[in-house]
Amino acid sequence: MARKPLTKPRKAAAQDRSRATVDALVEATARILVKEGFDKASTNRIAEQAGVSIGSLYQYYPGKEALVAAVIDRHNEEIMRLVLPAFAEIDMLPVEIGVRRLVAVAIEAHRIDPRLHSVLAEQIPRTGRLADVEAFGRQTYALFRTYLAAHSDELRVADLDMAAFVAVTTIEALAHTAVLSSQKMLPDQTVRTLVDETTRLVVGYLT
Amino acid sequence: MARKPLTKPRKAAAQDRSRATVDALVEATARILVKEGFDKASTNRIAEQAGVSIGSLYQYYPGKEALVAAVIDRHNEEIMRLVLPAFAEIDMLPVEIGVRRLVAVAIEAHRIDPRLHSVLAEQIPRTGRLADVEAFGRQTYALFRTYLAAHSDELRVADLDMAAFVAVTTIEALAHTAVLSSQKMLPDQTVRTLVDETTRLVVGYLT
DNA sequence: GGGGAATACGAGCAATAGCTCATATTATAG
DNA sequence: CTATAATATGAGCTATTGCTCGTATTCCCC
Repeated sequence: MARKPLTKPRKAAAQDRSRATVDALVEATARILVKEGFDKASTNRIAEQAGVSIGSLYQYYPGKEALVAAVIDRHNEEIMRLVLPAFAEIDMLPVEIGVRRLVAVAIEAHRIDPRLHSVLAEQIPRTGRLADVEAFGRQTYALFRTYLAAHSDELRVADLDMAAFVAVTTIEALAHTAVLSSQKMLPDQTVRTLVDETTRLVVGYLT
Repeated sequence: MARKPLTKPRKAAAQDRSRATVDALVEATARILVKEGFDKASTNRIAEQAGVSIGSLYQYYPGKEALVAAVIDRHNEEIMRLVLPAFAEIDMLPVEIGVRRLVAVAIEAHRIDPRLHSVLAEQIPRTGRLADVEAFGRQTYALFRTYLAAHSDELRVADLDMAAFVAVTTIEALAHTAVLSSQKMLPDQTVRTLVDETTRLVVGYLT
């Protein structure tokens, strides 16, 4: 039988010293994931890179999957620190403006750490954290659906759920592909065009 | 120094017997990838599952990455057997009809073997086959761009490259997400709606 | 049917993985 | 200052991984 990979931390850090250890571990995991990929990220390697003994690693995390899950959580929080304010901000604004803002935010979010984002996207299915990440996706989806419902007078769509699915998936995919397919920083000009086009695509569909 | 993962087969099979061996290996790799994921797919396991000795495996493939690459190739060929005829077919048809057909094909392609498609999409970056798969993507992109160019009188877009990027990315993402996010078979009704909506989205943007 | 080429086999080795546990160090409360 | 809890250490065990190589089998052609 396949043992299920545990993804919860073993115990919480209580003192400052241990909190630093935990931070170092998560940080090291992220660094290795980006620079060497999931395969090379062994617990021994992570501990070494973090400057922490392997024993300490296992005091806080039951294994590699849990570390990766921690990295995912951290990254998701960073993204949400961009996304949530954006939704609050556009609340009362018309769809044309609101969508434009969300498109811009989606691109920003992908630019936080494109390499990490990419690796995490690959690794999510195997962390057992699929449920969490789906919940994360659903949250964005729900927020957007709420926004649409509040502006339904501007819309020309029959099914709000379908519309939200189409719009969210499209925005996310365009941002993701554009940012990741260009290794180097996207020039501002291209980003502006991309925002324009994506906005036109989605707004044209919605209204 | 990290050894680069070789992805080319070691030697071609000459007799029927060996061709069967190679087939069994690729098939077993696909099965294990789907059922257990990349991590559990060790060369020993693949050989065992294929009913082939580990020695034979290494006679044809230098390692696991090469097997995965072979699976990717096989899968891509299957997809192209759907996509190429579709492009030929829509050649002279108006954008509204052509896009609809392509959207339908994209969904069909994802329904060939959703689980496999999903796993492969995850594993591509680490197979060293990124270039090949990007070429594959570029081919679709190029075909679509050509189609657009031939129908530019119907279009309202400034930049054909940008338009092709936006359209192809969107269609692929919607098909991918819709098929994969629903574990079970999509009901025909939903597929029809999805095709309608995606077509409206993209055609509205293009024309 | 004899002989060389192609194919198949699998024991087994070196490297590395994940992980434990007995021990040492540091912090904190009384 | 001392006792106890919290934290940190790393040698080292077991299982697995990737892979080789000497040997056995099968095929094919003359």
